[in-house]
Amino acid sequence: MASLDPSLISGMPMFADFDQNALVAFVGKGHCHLVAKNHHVFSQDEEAHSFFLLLDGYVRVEQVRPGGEVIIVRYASAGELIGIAPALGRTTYPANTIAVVDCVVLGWPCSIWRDIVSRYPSFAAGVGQTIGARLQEAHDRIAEMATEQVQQRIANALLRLANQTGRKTEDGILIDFPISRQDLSDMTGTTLHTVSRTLSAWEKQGIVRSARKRIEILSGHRLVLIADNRA
Amino acid sequence: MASLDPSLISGMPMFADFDQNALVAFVGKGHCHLVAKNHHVFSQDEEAHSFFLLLDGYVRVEQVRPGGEVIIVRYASAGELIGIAPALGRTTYPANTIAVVDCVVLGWPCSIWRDIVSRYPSFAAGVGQTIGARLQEAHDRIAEMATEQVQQRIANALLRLANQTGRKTEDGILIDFPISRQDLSDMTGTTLHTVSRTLSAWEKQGIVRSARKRIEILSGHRLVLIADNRA
DNA sequence: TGCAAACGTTGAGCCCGATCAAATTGTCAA
DNA sequence: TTGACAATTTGATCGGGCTCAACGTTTGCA
Repeated sequence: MASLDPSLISGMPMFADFDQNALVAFVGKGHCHLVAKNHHVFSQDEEAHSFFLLLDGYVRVEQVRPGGEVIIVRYASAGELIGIAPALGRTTYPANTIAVVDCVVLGWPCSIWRDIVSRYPSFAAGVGQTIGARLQEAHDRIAEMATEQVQQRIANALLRLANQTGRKTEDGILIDFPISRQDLSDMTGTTLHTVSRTLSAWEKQGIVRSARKRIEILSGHRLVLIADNRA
Repeated sequence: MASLDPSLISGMPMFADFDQNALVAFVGKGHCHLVAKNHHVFSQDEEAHSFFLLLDGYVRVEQVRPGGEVIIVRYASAGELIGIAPALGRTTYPANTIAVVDCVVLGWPCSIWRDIVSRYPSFAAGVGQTIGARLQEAHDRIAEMATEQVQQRIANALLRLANQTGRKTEDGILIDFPISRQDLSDMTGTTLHTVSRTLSAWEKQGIVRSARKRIEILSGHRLVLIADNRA
């Protein structure tokens, strides 16, 4: 792996108070990896030796429950920190993280975490915000599961995906990586059958267009109405 | 309010690397408040001016959703930090926090947060662990709502309450503050009717003993079986 | 090229838990 | 002590979404 260009990360607010030397030094301490589609970046309960920055691609973060069920915690896209176990006071990773397309990640040993956090307030603040957002999102999902119909939950999940990882196309917003009905049902706590039926119905109404492992949102507006239980 | 005894907090791991002077100085910067039962410690969306340590009592942390529904995020008991908005990169509180019994809280202005966190690694680590635990708990609840029956969710909620805030009695574990069926249904995403029926059934089987706003667990063992769907 | 496995669609039936309704009991304030 | 209200219990009914089942389609691998 040739030397990495610090400009890869210099634009991120998290690195605002790294000067040029610090950036070079920090990037120099990292190891760059390619992770092929469907391979793990790291695994649940594994000793957390490194934390990572996703430079390119998309990963799925999932937890396997004691009973064997799988929930999809979230999808992460380029620019996000992943595997930040040390920020949560953990020595093992809490979840599986799997590349859904070929990915590029930059990893650092957890041993340098404490030094980085204490030396660079912008980094510490960025991590705090990241975790705060994840916590809020988790509570949003709890509230959804508690109070909303399956239709609304699926609509919300699609909207979240579109916001986090969507790519604009001619006709609407395309979710830019392969995602199956089973994945959607794991995100919304329902069955793939119901997801399939729901998407079929939406497709007839022109709200989405979907194919195998591919979903495009044609009318975000109507999807928002459904999510708010107004349609 | 007379001067506070630093020994109130010196035993907590979070303050492990505060020396005696630092403890005195830190406690000295705080303001002690009594919060009467059913009064807010702070309110959702309010400007976060302070963070708090709950010295005595129990508080309910709840979020009001845009649609007006209420979810109970958790109950916190003595020794826990609450209102730590700055750790999440927020300037407002994300939730209502309400005393369920008369409480004593110690509050510090958020302006000193950054200094404390950077100066005392044990504090920063403790905060990280706290947030990590909350995130994990949120994901546990998402998984429960996605995969478990109502009975199991209620059993899990009771077990969580017992772990976090239970007090041992002769016959079992008493949940040490007033909690209504409505509260339990807000925690589990069901209706108070179902909670009522379920508790009545359990009472007949000798698993719990309950009265108005009061629940005692007689057989934690059988409750665990129900939570795991083995009974 | 052909096969097997994964993915997606659709239908029928039914159960769990929500909704509507109403009586009862316990608690607090006057 | 008593009235008023909040909390709880219980019954009856209804419907959304899960389960079970079968079939069609695409992908990837040999």
